[in-house]
Amino acid sequence: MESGRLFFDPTSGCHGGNMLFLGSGDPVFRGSRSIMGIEETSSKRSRPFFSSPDELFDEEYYDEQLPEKKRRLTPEQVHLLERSFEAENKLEPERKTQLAKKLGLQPRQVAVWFQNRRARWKTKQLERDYDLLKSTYDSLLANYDSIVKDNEKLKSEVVSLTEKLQAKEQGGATIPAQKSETVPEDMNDIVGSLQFSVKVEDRLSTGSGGSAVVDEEGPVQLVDSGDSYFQTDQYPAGCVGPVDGMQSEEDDGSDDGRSYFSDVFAAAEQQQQEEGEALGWWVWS
DNA sequence: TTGTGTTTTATTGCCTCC
DNA sequence: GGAGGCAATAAAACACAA
Repeated sequence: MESGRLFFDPTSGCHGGNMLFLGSGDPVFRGSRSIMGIEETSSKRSRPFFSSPDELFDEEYYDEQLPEKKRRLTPEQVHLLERSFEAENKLEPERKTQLAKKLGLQPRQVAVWFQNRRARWKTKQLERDYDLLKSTYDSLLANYDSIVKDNEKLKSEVVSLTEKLQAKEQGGATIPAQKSETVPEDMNDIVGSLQFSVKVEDRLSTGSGGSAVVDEEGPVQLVDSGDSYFQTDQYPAGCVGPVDGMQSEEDDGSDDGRSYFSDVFAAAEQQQQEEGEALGWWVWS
């Protein structure tokens, strides 16, 4: 059986990969696909896996009696492969052949390198996505806590003022009618607070029409100023913003740079909003 | 030096696509 | 059905602390 991938460490008795060996030492592959395509291995049986062109004639590596050992690619080989990967992380057959020739490697080795490189890139990408999700979550949680606190504060203010109002109305006989229509001393604070609350709701709700806090026709006119309560600079850079184009030292542009979770972030944002509405955590009426 | 953890290279089996 | 991709995994090579 054609192998070219056989390596055996006499010191440990270990064979590379998951090969099964017959008594003769010939590897038998369990899969239907041979490890290295015939066209990729022909006449390469005794060659080590990793050879720079210079090493091709190094007896140390080509002694037929020596067992083949797994060897690392040279920095130059890795550099060229990295550059190629940056250009395009998928490998067409023609490019594979060209690279292999250029590097003095088996085409299969080039393919394997790309395969592993894509796996490494994906792992890094997942790590980045996790960090991004976590920072998004932390930021939203902080905002949520802040809003809950404000909500509680406003509720207690309303209770307090309602009590004051009731007390005044009960003793209203002594108060001139003209006077009763004036705004209570601390009403401006209430207005300010209510405006704040409405802004929050306008920003978060999905079209309740600025409902909620106070009847539009009530004594206090609450107008959405158009300001967003959630300033974008409240989020970490790139946190809620577009994920596209996010790159790092590992993200070499070989892919489109998109996060695997770009739509997940959008969905999470939407879900959070819906959950907020369902729970009514920003509506205190 | 040696034990241990990490990285890199390679294999296998399964899946999808044409 | 073959080719190629990917996940899981093995094992060599490497890094590094004790």
